[in-house]
Amino acid sequence: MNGRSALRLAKLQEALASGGTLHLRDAAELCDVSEMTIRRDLTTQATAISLLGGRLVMASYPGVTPIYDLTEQQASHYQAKYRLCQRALAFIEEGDTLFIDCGSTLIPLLSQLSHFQELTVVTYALNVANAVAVLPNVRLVLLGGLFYAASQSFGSDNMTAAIERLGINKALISAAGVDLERGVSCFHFHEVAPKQAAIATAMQRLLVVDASKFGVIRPAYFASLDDFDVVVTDDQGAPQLLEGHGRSVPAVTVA
Amino acid sequence: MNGRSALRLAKLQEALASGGTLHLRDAAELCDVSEMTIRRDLTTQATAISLLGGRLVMASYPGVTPIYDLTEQQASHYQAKYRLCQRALAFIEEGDTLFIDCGSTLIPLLSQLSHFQELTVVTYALNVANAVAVLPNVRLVLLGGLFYAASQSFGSDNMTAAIERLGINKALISAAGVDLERGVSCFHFHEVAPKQAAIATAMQRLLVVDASKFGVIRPAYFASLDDFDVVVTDDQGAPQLLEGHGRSVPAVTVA
DNA sequence: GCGTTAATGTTAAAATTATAACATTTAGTG
DNA sequence: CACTAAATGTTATAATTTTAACATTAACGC
Repeated sequence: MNGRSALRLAKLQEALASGGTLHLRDAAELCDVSEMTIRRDLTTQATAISLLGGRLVMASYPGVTPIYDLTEQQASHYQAKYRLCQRALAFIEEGDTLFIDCGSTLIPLLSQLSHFQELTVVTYALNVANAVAVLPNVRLVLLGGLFYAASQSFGSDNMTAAIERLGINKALISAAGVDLERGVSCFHFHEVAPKQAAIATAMQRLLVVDASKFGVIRPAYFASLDDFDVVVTDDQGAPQLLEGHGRSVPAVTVA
Repeated sequence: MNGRSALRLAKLQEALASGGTLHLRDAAELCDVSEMTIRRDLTTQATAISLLGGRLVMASYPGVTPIYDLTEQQASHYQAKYRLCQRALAFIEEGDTLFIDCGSTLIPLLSQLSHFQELTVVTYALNVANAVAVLPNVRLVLLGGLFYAASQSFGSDNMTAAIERLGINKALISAAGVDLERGVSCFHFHEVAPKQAAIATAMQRLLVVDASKFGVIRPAYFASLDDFDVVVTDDQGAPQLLEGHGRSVPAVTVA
């Protein structure tokens, strides 16, 4: 229909491509037209931009499309994850310097950290860093390097040295697989170095894994089960599984 | 009852974790409380969830950052910034390794980088990293350290060494103040080391500043004007201002 | 230039969302 | 069990966003 309309949308798309939202009135000002015209552009033309409560957002980004299917099954699933993190939270004390591993397991924990007066979080994961960056009372140390999109985390050759220089109190480690014989493993090899360094440095080592990870082996082995002081899990069978195998065994906390 | 509030937020966060938005009334129904309680949860507790036009979204997702959103306030200046970045873009070539400075000036540039086949971006800023992390064709190297919320960037004592190890091609530097006599300055002292290291290492040095920065002096001096090869600005008076002062002067590109 | 039509602007009304005040319920305590 | 305080609910009101209708402007063919 209209070339100018498409031109405006392209302009707006450029503005939104770097992330963020644009208020309708700002979009109108940016294109030097009325808000109504922008509205019409969005409804008339096929576009990746959508309007969400008066703000323009990129519809292609995850986190913007509405959720319709909210099953009760999902509802119970978060209870479990929340309880897992809640249980892990019990080990955290005022003034701690925590190593927080990558992945999604420990994310629910991070918002809880705002209740402390003073904490330091050390991580090599971008999603963890973003969650911690908004907490005013938590000092954030991000271990940088080359970004790996698959795990939203960074890897570098001096990761080990960087971690060893820090006075890490407690290491909260996640895993993709836990097996009594074959040990603890994850998907990506670049995660091995930071995990191992954190385990080596930390005074207390906590493995935080949900029940689905037990009996699973993943490509990158990084630790034996008895490298940990505590295993936090929601697997009811874990205590029996781990004891009486003629080796030293971490304490098991079941959420 | 702080615990239950946190439990609800964890529940909602889990629902949103896979991406998507949740309408306030659905969130209320899901948690079996009133909409008002959900609203209060979100305002009272520190959370990664934010409310956008009656819908809950994960604030940590790059496409949905309404609070510290760069476009929200500065939308009026966006056009100028966009043109500035468009001009800076002309200096970028296929295969470059770019140093991207912190601040909001260079953010509009980043989405444009998706048009290249292969690029590497080196940065010490969290907002830059987030914008680059979503680009599939751009390699991201984040220089970590202690997080400074004011500039959304990291600082560390071996920043200089880390930058010098990298083969940085072009350094795109932003500034808060540019003065012919007193040089180029920024607000935060921890930015000085990475900026200077990038300037020292890079083969080409570009200063990208809008007109409002000229004649301004900020607390942290980090470079002289003639440390730069190119100045990209929208200040029409800049070329006259910079020439004929008996010193070597960078090329000036006015957007 | 004139008339026609698409594009855009303006305005008012409707719908939705946000805020605030106050009522009610719930949990904890002596 | 009564008392208190926190948490939640309810309702009214304010602010904002959406929709619709009509007015105005710009574009284009004849």
